[in-house]
Amino acid sequence: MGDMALTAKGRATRQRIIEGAAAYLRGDDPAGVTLDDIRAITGTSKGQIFHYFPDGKEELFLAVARHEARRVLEDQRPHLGALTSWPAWQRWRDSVVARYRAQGRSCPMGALLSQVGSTPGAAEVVSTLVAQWQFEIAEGIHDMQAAGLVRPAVDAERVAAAFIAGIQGGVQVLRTTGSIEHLEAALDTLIDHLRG
Amino acid sequence: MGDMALTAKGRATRQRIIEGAAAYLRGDDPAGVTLDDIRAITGTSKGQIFHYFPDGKEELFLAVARHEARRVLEDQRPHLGALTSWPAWQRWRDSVVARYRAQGRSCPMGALLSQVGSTPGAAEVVSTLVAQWQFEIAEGIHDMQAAGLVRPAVDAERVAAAFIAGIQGGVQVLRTTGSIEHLEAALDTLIDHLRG
DNA sequence: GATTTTCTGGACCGGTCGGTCCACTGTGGT
DNA sequence: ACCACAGTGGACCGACCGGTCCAGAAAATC
Repeated sequence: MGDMALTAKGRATRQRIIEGAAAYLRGDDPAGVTLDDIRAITGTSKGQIFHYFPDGKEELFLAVARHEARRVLEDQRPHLGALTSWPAWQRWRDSVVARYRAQGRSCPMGALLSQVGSTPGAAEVVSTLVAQWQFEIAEGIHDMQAAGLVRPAVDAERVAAAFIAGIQGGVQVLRTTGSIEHLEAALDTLIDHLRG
Repeated sequence: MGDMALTAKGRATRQRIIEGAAAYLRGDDPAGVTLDDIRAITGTSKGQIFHYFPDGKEELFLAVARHEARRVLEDQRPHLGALTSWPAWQRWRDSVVARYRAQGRSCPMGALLSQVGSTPGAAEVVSTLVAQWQFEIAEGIHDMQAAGLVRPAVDAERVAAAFIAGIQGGVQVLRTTGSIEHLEAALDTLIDHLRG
């Protein structure tokens, strides 16, 4: 895949497919998304799809998943990078809640995962995203501990992992029941825990 | 569905289909489970499946989901019903971890949900399960507060919601990456939080 | 400007899978 | 004994969908 010869036009088309697919996945019930949908949305043809993603659906969806994973992180980078005070944590919390409230029931990552299933590629994408996200949260906790705002006894990595789990689960409940209160409860409770 | 006339034999067959499907869903990649798989596993025929579940796949899967939801709760009822001491909480935590560790990457509920998708029926099943589960945890927290073991300032419902989110998310991470540490971290951190 | 390579379009194929249909076999009531 | 209706088996269908193939347009390379 990486050794494919692409002209500027080719790169543009490839990108158009990925972003179009991502946007579509974001807004629609992902369970039944077909290559033909994506073809229609992105104004391309079957030939192009298989030209740029020779391994077909799985390769395309993995590319989209990677794209979305990067989006998730970059979306919160400004907040994630500066978790050095309680108001900063609150702002981060609000941005997460706002993001998923706006996104409604559709979760791009969850979408992709249910499609790609349990292929090794999917596991790798998720692992990378989770690890990165967790790392940044743990960094924030360490910063707070360095500033004397959080007890040193707190295991930063463990609490960061709990954050990840809480967010994932909160989003999942949001997706299937439409209620965002679990996401809020998870974030608030864990921040409370940091406050001690 | 409820007004169908069923003889003893009929009820037995219907149950065999549900339980066989549930067992199969529990052990296999649920993404690609077909009616024909279920037919083969349960030793039945297409005719029977549509005889007992006239609305086809969706009705059958919803029945299985309800069956699994009940199983999840009953599985933990002994622990959930008696969260009145710290050792009891620990035992509950261990049972949850053990259950999902044994189950490995396969999550019956998650399985069903990804199949049934976002139909109203699915939302109802999940809502019911979540509400019930959360209620029992909240009861436990209330008991602890009554016994003076947990600060009265703790919002039992909110923390219970956080538990639900943490468990769901932990299981999801387990499913996609194979690591159980997020589930453990979520449970441990929240119990820690209760301890204050 | 010739040629080689990439890009694009879309007809087509083959397998899969949910769902239908109908003939046949119990089974329980009278 | 009969009959109505539940239960069972499996052939069959039609839609859908991922994937193939090839022919022609457009660029790049020389």
